Amino acid sequence: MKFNKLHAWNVDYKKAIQIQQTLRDLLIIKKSSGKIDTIAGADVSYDKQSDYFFAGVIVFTLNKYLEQIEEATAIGKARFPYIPGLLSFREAPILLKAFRKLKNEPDIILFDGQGIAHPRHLGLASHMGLILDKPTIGCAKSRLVGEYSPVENAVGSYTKLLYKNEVVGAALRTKINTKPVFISPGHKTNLAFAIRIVMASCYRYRIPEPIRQAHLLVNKLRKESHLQK
DNA sequence: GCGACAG
DNA sequence: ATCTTGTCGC
Repeated sequence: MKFNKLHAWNVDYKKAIQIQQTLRDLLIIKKSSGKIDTIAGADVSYDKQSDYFFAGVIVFTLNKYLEQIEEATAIGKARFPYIPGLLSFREAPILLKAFRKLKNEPDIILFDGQGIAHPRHLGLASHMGLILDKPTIGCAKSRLVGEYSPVENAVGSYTKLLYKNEVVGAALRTKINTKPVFISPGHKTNLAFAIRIVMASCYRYRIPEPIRQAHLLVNKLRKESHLQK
């Protein structure tokens, strides 16, 4: 699929933050009217030795069950360090390399990270949503910013994630007796719809299936390509 | 200055 | 994120 080059990636810490502050005004946190027939999950795996990392995207139909219709991967080198709040400057380039190979454009995409639950409202999911111009959802395994109350131990229960007097996401229980996941709208969706989509793509695991499958895919890719070097 | 801090 | 086997619990 094609996408917009909104800015350069070879930037420093200060410029990266400037870019985030500019892009946040372009976000649309409303449910888009388009139909949601397909959903995608994306993830990145790292090689501890080298600076190589591996990205993957998998597209599924969104019905009673998920049916995989396409997958794409990419391998590259990390060119930006991991800095909390600047994750997209590290992972977006390699993720885009994988998205670029996709023939089927998913109607909504799940990312392993935050959406607007971010210091400048521009987590990985929001940043990717703007570039791809698609509805996106952030689904993180831990919190970056915001406060929340304990979540009832029942599937589907959630409490709001508040940051600077604003609801930026939710701590959502996708599985009993496991820690909640942190959901936040990325782009072209609101929190309520984001939660609905995540619950609809979650089965017997804590992590929604599209992301879980993408995670398995990139880990397999890393281990296989590691044997050849 | 101290503590927090997606992957 | 990554390094890693068994093991406790639903």
